[in-house]
Amino acid sequence: MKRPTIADIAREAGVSKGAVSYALNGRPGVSPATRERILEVAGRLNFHADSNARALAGAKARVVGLTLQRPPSTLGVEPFFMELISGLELELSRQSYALLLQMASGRDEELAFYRRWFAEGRVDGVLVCDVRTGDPRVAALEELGVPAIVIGPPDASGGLPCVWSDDAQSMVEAVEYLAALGHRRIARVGGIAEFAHTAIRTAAFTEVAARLGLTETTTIPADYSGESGARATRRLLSTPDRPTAIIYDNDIMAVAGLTVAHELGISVPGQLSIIAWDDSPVCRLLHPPLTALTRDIGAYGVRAAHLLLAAIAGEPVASTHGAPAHLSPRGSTARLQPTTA
Amino acid sequence: MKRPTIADIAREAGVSKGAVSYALNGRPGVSPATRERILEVAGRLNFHADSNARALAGAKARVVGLTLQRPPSTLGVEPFFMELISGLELELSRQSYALLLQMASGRDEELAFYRRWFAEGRVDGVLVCDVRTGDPRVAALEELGVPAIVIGPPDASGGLPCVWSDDAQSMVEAVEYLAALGHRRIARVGGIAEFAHTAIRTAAFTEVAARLGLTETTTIPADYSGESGARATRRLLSTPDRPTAIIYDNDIMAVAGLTVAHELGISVPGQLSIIAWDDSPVCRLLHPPLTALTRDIGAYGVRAAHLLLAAIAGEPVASTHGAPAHLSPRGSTARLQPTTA
DNA sequence: CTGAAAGCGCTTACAG
DNA sequence: CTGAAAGCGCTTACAG
Repeated sequence: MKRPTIADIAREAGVSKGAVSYALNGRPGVSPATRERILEVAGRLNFHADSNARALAGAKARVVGLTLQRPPSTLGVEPFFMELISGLELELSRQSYALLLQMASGRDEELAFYRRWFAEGRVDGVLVCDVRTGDPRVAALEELGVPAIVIGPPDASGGLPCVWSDDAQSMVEAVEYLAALGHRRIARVGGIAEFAHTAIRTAAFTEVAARLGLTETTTIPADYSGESGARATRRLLSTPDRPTAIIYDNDIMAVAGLTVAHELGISVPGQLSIIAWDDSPVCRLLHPPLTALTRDIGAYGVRAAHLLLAAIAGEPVASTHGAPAHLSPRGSTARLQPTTA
Repeated sequence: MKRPTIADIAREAGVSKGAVSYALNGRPGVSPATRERILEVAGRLNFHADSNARALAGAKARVVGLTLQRPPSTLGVEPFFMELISGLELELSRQSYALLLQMASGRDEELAFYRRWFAEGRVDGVLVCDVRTGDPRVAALEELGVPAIVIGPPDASGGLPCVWSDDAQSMVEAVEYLAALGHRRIARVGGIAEFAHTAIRTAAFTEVAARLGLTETTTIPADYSGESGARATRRLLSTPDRPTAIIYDNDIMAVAGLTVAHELGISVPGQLSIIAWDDSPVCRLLHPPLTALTRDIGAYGVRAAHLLLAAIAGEPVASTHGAPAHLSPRGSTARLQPTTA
């Protein structure tokens, strides 16, 4: 009842171990008849090649690694990572790859895991999330010369291929939409300022606002948590010339913002319009449902996995852009009421 | 610049490869002085033992596996799994174990992954979530005789050790609390009926209601999605003798329920009290904030990982109970107003 | 306490 | 097209 090995199959099929290996891996070197016999025996014995032996003998480990910052608060809330992982695995499974997932408490620890994984021969490649400009992980992975894909904007990806979409374009769409509804005082509650995509959104926000002649725009930095979103919203809504529209860099801060508005007796969307960046089921469940910037995060995952597997296979790999987040207008945004302006 | 091997260390330290292995693994067989010299060299060369070679030679792979149902909708929303994984890894990392995560589309596929992982020597043990009564995965893992821990109630764990808490006790606490507030018509929107813990909650709900003389209790089965929660809530609130309190089996359905109540002009908590089972940041952000049954999910993870590693080490392992979910009263529950009763 | 050797289960040149 | 053999980097009895 021990696990069958290629030696068992070779004996059973009356061939050498080498022939079994060639047959199982779809390589030339065995006649069609022999190959079929070998595959039949392997199937009958329910054979699965030992992954460790395979990797040790020079084949791939068939594992890729992903590290995430351990949730101070928001990781569990935002659907981003679960959707991303779901997409990643869709593609990885297709090629019999597995995903090693590791929570880390900081970038240094993430980097240490990456180094160790490669040193131990555990992974064939890795994915990098939440990149910052000048991210040390990018530089280190480039230097190691290992297969790695960045899930983030090209600006911070150095020489590594990346998968991302044009956040600037989505930001422009959101601001122009609000402006078309008559809003002139538009504020933004941003994500963690060090993340490269946050900087891109901030720049785009400032730029489009200037182009549209909106002078009273503010971005308040926050950290994706509900508390930070609530605090920023209170600050914004307590100013004399308070904004009539706020764009939030994630859904949880937008939910918090909606509640703060209720708390202050400011009606949404009557006196305040709200947009959440990254849609989630919760956005649709609230009253009013939140207008959101929606994107197919799972598709990023599929694409990132695809690129990584190509890189591991030694194929040339180029960064790709996914479809940008698009506006899903719902009840939380409306034409500015002249009386309250 | 190749990765250093124990042969390199042996040469550098002037000892045999065997001695290096013993020294690195903290085994007897080398003198303290030799051991120290070996460790010094290993550290200097930044040595990390090849994981595949180690596993192939009979040591542990130092990997455990976890499969989750691919998110039809709710996986990304509920913080449960991210918190669980976070807890798991806290303990796994302490012992230099890694986590293999795999999304599956059903129990059959989950089971196939488990089988393959063991056949390929990829994992030393696995964790099982979302168990049903008579779950085939439990029976299969028992038959395989591999280290496995169930994260779920003992009723469905068969001979496998499990980590869970007393859901019945928490249900009793919630219902008694509502009864103490004067509620007599209490309803419940349940989770997926096939899950073992759902059955336990349903039984406890029925039992405590009977004990308290509450005759008009209903449980409507749902699937954790916001849509199903909204639908169930509409049904409940459209009956002539509508409930004055509803307990939801997850937070997302509770959010949906709150919105439906608003939509129907039923005030919360004035005319309807709401309790969510499993707390989340969103619960605290709503208006009113949701009363919830709170538990330390990360602690489950730590405990489950601890048990699994013990089982892998060949130690005897017994199921353990974590602290039950406790009531966190917030704004969504209140004394029943006599006028609206 | 230490060294030399076998073996884990594969893959891959290398001869036939 | 096929077989016999070396080797991947460890661990672990087994002699000294």
